[in-house]
Amino acid sequence: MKRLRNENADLDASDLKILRLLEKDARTSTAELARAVGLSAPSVAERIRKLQENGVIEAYTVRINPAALGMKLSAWLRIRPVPGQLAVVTEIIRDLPEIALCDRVTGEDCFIALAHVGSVAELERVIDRIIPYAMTNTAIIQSSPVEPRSLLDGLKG
Amino acid sequence: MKRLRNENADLDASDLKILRLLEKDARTSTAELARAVGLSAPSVAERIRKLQENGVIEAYTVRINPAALGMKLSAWLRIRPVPGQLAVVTEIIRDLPEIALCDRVTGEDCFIALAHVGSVAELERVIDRIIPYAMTNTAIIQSSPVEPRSLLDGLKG
DNA sequence: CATGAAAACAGGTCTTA
DNA sequence: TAAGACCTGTTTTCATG
Repeated sequence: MKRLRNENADLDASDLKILRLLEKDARTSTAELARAVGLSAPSVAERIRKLQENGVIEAYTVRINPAALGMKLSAWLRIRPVPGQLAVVTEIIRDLPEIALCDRVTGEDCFIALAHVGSVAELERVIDRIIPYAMTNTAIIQSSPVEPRSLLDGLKG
Repeated sequence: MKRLRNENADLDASDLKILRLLEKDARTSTAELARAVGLSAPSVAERIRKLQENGVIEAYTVRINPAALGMKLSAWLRIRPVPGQLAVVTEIIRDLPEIALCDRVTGEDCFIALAHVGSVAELERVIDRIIPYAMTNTAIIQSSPVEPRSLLDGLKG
């Protein structure tokens, strides 16, 4: 049987199937997962426990529609702190709840951040907090040709 | 009572609490949610059903650690198709399972995409698929000053 | 496999439009 | 009076030792 082996994880076809099912609906019961993969419920529970322990499964979360919460505008910000202000910018970003995600990256831009806001005015307030200490470049999201997609899609089995 | 009102949703404090708890652990049982918010289990189940129906809750998913699956390298790609090749580039991106996420954006770059790969060689293969039809700019993720954060953090109540 | 917990379902009450 | 939110039982299903 095909196995995916790393220092942390050692996944077989059943593990992958469980992960795929949980990705589609994290609230699927152990019993139902068991039926789908053809194992006993305790066996599936044990596999899930191990996937968590190994750090393969980091968390179970709910995907919330930003627009339904009034966040009708989303934007990617590229942020390039002026010399000496990197720590300050990091702190400001951490303090802005509108920033849903921020990665430190290589290249001329130091950070890439995702902001969800209710209006252009709100977006301006976010940028105004950062701009004293960094150059920013804002790209408003128009659509998503690729909806958040599974890491598992690239794996066979 | 404070309410968050939109065309789709009309959330009260209990709904927000339920969403926050599900965000922390989407597998929390209805019974436990009920205890936490001080309602009966059927009542909480009904609220959750409505949140799904209203599109506030889009999905329950599991967060998988890319590194645990051998994807040790993640990168942001900015992609700017050469004139006339936008449709082709869109198709290529859709066909690349390494691309976990891709947004169409305003500005000089047309797309922003997130890729998870196992190695630099694999990253090169991804870029090589795109580069005949677009200018790309690749920024490798070094760290994440802001871990994926709740949309609800900005809301009071 | 057995037991305690939880989910699903079915009325029933109270409030509000 | 009708709709909606919530509650209390009961039955079935599930989690887990």
